[in-house]
Amino acid sequence: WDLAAVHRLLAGEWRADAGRVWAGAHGLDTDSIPVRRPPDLFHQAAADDQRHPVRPDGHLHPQWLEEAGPITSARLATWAQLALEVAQLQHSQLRGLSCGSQASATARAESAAELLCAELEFDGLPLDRSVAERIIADSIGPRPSSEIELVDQRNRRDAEVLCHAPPGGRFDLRSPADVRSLLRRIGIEVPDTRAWRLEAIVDPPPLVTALLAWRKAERVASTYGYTWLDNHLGADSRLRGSWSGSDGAAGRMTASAGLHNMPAEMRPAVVAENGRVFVRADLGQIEPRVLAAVSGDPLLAAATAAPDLYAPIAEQLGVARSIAKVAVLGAMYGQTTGRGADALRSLDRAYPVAMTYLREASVAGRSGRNLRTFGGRLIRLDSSSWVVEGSAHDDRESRTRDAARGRYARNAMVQGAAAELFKVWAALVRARCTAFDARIVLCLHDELLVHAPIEHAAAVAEMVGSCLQEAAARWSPDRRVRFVADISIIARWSDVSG
DNA sequence: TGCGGCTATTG
DNA sequence: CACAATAGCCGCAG
Repeated sequence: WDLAAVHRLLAGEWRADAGRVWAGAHGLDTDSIPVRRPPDLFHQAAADDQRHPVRPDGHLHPQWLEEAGPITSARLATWAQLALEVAQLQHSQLRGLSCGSQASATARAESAAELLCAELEFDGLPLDRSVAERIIADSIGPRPSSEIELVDQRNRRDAEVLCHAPPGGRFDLRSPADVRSLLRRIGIEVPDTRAWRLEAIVDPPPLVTALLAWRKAERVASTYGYTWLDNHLGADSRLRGSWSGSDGAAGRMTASAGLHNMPAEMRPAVVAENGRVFVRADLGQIEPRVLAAVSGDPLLAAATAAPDLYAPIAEQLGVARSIAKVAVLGAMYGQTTGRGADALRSLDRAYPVAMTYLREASVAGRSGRNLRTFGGRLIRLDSSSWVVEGSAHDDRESRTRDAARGRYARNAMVQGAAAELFKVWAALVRARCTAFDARIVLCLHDELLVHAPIEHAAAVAEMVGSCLQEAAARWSPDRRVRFVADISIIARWSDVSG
């Protein structure tokens, strides 16, 4: 039972220090949480006060929390007592929710996910240093041995682009404004210089082609290059970052050090260690399947029987699969224009329960009403957490903001519920892994990477699949909704199958 | 030095 | 292109 994780679930907040968790459990106003001030002439720390961790106003004493010195058994006992009190209060708060039994289950899964995060941070992801260095070298050249060489390589990369520029001007390729005026010089007018916009240029001049290649290499040099390896790859060839069990809008897991956004080109470097393989499992179309479960839409639930959910939807709407997919994603993200717009209206008619669920979330978001996900996580939409302090806003601005809040709410209900199911799955896999001496080494929103002994690979793959079915049954009592995973046994992350 | 804008990568 | 993240560099304000 992780007090901080349960607090985040109940309060819809990211911050979860002891003072906040305590205040939340006791229903105290978070604005009145006392902050530690260094004692001065007028505010002496009262020695006898610090013996009692709780102040007269009900908040925890900041001085007591930060007390230095040896950890005595008396102090430990007090901590345990406080923790137990918070846990009991959290438990009754969860039970009091309209989705009470669901929320209590989520609280346990979220707690298990925190434990998993601690292990992920400690263990790290196996990454073959020599393979990684070769991939980097192919893109930006060998590791520079001096500062001068580093600058030299950089200048040479820049020159590959600037040699196509008209003479005379000085342009900094790292400055978007400079790049834009450089493009204007050769007769290309663009509102911004994003890659997708430059790629759309028909019959691109050599400068544009060179610029796009430069951008790729520059990304490697600045973010996923030698410095990245030096900072995050340990001597044991494990890539380590910090992990958070429930972050951001809807409680997804997050990770730093590039663990969640590693470019596809780098993935061949993620190699299983000697005597081991990866069991890679990723969920198919988790978000629309989750939408079917949380909304209880009978027709959408029936569609989840298909391995490719978009096929029966396309058939139902009488459109191509690609259109159906764009429409479903658009509905979940709050898109109202574009290619999916027509199909969006057909979706409304075909799956009214699911679409109403999304629309009601959107309306709540626009009007600043807080929501809870299927699993009980509070999605904060009230103005105090959205209004920008001190900025005067006109009508148009506030309507834009309300629309953004509607899209946010719509998506958070689906993405958040998907994150909850994912964590139930991960927690089950984590627990069952011990029997096979296997470990989860990466969680990626809808994908698990398990590092397992070769001799247990098939059994682990089997276990991961059955854990998904168990997770679905525990998470959602609606047995009509089917969840599918693509599971493979591979030597390196980039492998399609083993 | 801090922060918003722009750009890239991922699900 | 809408949703969610992490992270780098530039340019500006303080």
